[in-house]
Amino acid sequence: MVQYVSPPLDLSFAALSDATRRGIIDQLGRGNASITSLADKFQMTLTGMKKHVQVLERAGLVVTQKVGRVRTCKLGERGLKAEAEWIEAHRKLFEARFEALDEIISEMRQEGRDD
Amino acid sequence: MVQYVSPPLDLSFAALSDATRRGIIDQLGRGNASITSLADKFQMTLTGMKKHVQVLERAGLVVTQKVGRVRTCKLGERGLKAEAEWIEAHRKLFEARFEALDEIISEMRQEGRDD
DNA sequence: ATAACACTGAACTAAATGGTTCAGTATGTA
DNA sequence: TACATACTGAACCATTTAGTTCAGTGTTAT
Repeated sequence: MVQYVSPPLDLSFAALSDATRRGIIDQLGRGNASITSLADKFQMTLTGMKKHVQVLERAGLVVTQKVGRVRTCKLGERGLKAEAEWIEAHRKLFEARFEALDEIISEMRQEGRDD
Repeated sequence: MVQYVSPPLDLSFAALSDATRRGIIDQLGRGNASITSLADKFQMTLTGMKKHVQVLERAGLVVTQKVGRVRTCKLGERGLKAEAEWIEAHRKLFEARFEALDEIISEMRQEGRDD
């Protein structure tokens, strides 16, 4: 059983902050793909697509492998576990806040606001 | 019941890609805070902290309100629902891929790789 | 052998990011 | 009234980002 050390959340959240890159993940979920096929699908130069894939790769979300002249991209084995855990933990934080009593009280005081 | 239209995932994932901003969310989970107190806690100028808070605010993750001379920051009511949903949906995509038969077969072919 | 294909790397661009300083404005306190 | 506090806005800076073009290199097909 291999151990994956997740790259910092910085890298994966940054990778996910771009719609094209989220689209690439979507696409790779339907099957592996070459750089060229992705570039076609997302209407972008090869070089541009290569950079996006590199961002995903540095984040550990995608793994690539070159055979002959084509580089095939697939979803990384580490998945989105660390990201899901951060989000879930903090989602609970958000909810806990709204249930807190002092929150309700301070809502009641909101008359005197100016912004 | 108020309806929140989530700002695009681009904004929230970008907001979450910075450790300081994730720290701010963490902190606000423990209680509301002024810009000044956050700036102190994260060793940063007021102006710098203001910018971070603005990023979180544009993403809808934080809400602020100025009363007198202090601006109080709290967690936004919309929470992290949209983000959690994206992540969870795609987490399943990742896992489905690894269970797929063609994946296993292609793993067996991995001898002839050059990168 | 030649041509087409898939990628790679360097260089350039415009805009965004994460920070700063400095000079305000508005508010609260003594 | 005078001073301190809390923020705000403009301007600047170095770095990163998202894209491009152009000129390669190596691989496959004819």
